[in-house]
Amino acid sequence: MPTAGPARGASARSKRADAVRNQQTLLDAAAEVFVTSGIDAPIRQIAARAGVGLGTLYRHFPTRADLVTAVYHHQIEACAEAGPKLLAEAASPFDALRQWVDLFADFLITKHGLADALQSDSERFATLHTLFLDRLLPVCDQLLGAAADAGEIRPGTQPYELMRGIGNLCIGRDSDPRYDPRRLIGLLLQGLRLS
Amino acid sequence: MPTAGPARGASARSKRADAVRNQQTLLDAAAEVFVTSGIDAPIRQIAARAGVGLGTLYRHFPTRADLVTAVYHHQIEACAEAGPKLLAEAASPFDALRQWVDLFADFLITKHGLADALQSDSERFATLHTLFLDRLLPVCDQLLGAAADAGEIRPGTQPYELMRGIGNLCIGRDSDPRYDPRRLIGLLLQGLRLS
Amino acid sequence: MPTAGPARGASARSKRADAVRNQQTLLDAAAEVFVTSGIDAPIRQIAARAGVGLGTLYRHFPTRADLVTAVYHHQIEACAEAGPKLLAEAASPFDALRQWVDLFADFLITKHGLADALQSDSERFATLHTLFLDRLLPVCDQLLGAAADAGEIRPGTQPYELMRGIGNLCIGRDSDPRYDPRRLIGLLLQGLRLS
Amino acid sequence: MPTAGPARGASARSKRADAVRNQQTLLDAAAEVFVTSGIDAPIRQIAARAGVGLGTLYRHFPTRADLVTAVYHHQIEACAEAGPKLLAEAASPFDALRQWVDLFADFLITKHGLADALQSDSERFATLHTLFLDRLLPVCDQLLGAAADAGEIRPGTQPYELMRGIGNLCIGRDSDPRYDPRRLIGLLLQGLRLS
DNA sequence: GATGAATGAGTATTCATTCAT
DNA sequence: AATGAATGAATACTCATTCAT
Repeated sequence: MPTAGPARGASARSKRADAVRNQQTLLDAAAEVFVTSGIDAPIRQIAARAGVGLGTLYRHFPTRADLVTAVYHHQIEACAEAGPKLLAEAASPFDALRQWVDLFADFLITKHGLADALQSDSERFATLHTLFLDRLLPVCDQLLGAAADAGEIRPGTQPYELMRGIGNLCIGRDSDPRYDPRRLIGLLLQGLRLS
Repeated sequence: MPTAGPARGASARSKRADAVRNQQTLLDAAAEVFVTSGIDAPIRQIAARAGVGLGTLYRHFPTRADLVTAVYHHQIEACAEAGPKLLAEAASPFDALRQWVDLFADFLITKHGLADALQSDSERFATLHTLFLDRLLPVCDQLLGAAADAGEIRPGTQPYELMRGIGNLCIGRDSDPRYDPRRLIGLLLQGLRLS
Repeated sequence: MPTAGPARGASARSKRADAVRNQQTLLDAAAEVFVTSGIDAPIRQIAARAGVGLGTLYRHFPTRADLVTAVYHHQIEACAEAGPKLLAEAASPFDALRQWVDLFADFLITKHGLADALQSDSERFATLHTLFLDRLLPVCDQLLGAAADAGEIRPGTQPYELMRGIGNLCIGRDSDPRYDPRRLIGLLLQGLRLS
Repeated sequence: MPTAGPARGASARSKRADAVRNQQTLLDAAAEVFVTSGIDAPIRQIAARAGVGLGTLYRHFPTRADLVTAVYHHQIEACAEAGPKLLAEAASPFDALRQWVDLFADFLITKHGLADALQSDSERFATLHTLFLDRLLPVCDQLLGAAADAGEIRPGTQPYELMRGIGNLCIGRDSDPRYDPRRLIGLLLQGLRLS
């Protein structure tokens, strides 16, 4: 029956459209609230910011992890995709690494509270951890390997450790103006260089 | 009559002895619980771990800040006193700096959860922050200055930033065996060197 | 189509209906508990009496003052409105005053515990105080003024003092059968008469 | 009387003296604290004010009622004894009544919080109630009777009711400068007069 | 006797989660 | 599907009372 009647189609689509719009509204609201009140903000606050009922939020994101993960999914993706591209375009593998680290740090610094969540070993953020590692670890590994192969950095640095370290350095960056994680990350990379 | 003093003293202090013992028990329990459940662990949990009533804990440490501060007071002191001594004894100022940083990091790593608390900008840990900075910042500053004066490291590194960075690197060190903050701290110091 | 309105209205309000019912249940329960256990009764007790969760009570009345005020709002209003009406209808201004005072006292006596709350200088009942004075003081003032103008009572009695006095006389009226505030209030008014 | 041994007597007396002194210190402290923080003030606060251990307070006054009663015992006594004296000395029975009521009110007003305690039907103040009524009710009754017999006031007023009323009027007298219980008490007595 | 440390019951409040409408 | 009212577990904190020293 290919005659899915326009009426029925439109109606089905319109509902879908609403749901999609709600989902996006929720993601935006969550992103904002995560920045303002941290990744542990009351669920109710996020729903309120989205102008949506509590139940609606739960329907779309049954657990907080689902919401957090969804909020940062796109940006993790973008960061992952930037790796190979930088490697292809940059002046040297180390330069690519440096630029990618900048990108990664910017992401964490911009989304305040994200670094904190990454560090947290709470069960609640397990899926976020997984997402981060699954997508970004191979990219970081590739960049480190290329720089090491080129003799620009000492070999043996583990991508997990480096990413964790950068993530940690980004924690709480706005609590004191004297603290600039970027400067320290620069020192870290400098310490990696061969000579 | 050299024995009159001690005997009388001991007897006069007999009641105090219990209280002191309790206080120490509480400090130990708190230190353990802070590791296990973070620095925000329920007060009740700490009291339970100490095998002590809730009121007893409140009597000794009216606010959580009092407890946290007391827990780490001795070790901060020891760390502060180690600075000048290392500077006097070590082979070079940079070597003294390195050893002191090791000491500092060991402290933070051993007292898991402490690094987290230091990062927290919660009003609740203000006194802990103050204690840390008041005692350790001048020490770190002195070590950095000496190493810079000796031409071993590039000048201009701020002690606050360095300490914060080291502190951050120590966060959550036991969530994953792949992560060793000491290695990263080594890189950071390496990046500080002049050539 | 006269039936469309009501039906739709009822349906739209269906959810509200529950909440409203709960709110009323809570007000009734609070009124009873205030009588039984005083205006400082545990919140939990009120919720239990209403057969409602703790959170529900907090949702409807975030602070105790909100609850107390809500409990007595209607009756204060009624009392305020009775003043001018009595002045218009009674045989004389003093007679109107007497009847209004009866009304006022009845209110306080019926809602046992209310008089106590009025007396309390706790910050918590500030809004209740305000409500009382804002609404009833002008009324009492008008009645006193009219009676004085008519030469029935000595001039100069302040409405605040009179209301406070009546309120105080109504405190604890049921602790002993020998005590009847109405008799004393009668004496007070008698003492006010000119001759 | 061979056993009056000075040594034993002195020692026995000295201990007694200490206890008595403590008891008085506690009574004074309690009186002050009752004024400051009400009759429900924390027991600990009273002990602290007396510069005495908590246990000592409990030894002397096992229940709060005991303490409260003891605190006001002397003054109740004085008030009771003043009745007959005034009746003998005053110009008329009504004048004696008036003066005694003044005395009674002064007592309640001075010991802020006492009026509140008298009103409270809490089990805790039962003994205080008893003390008050046992001693003062007959006195008030005698004064009322004399004034009635002299034809100065209408007969039939019950002393319990009058005392309760005066007590109630004295409640919370310092919460607002517009409220002066003495004025209202004056009206009450005026209302009692025959012509 | 005196002391005050220890105890724990009682109360307020927040917030994740469920579920009737 | 959406809503948000209702729920109650979790937690902090106070203070009367007991009891070891």
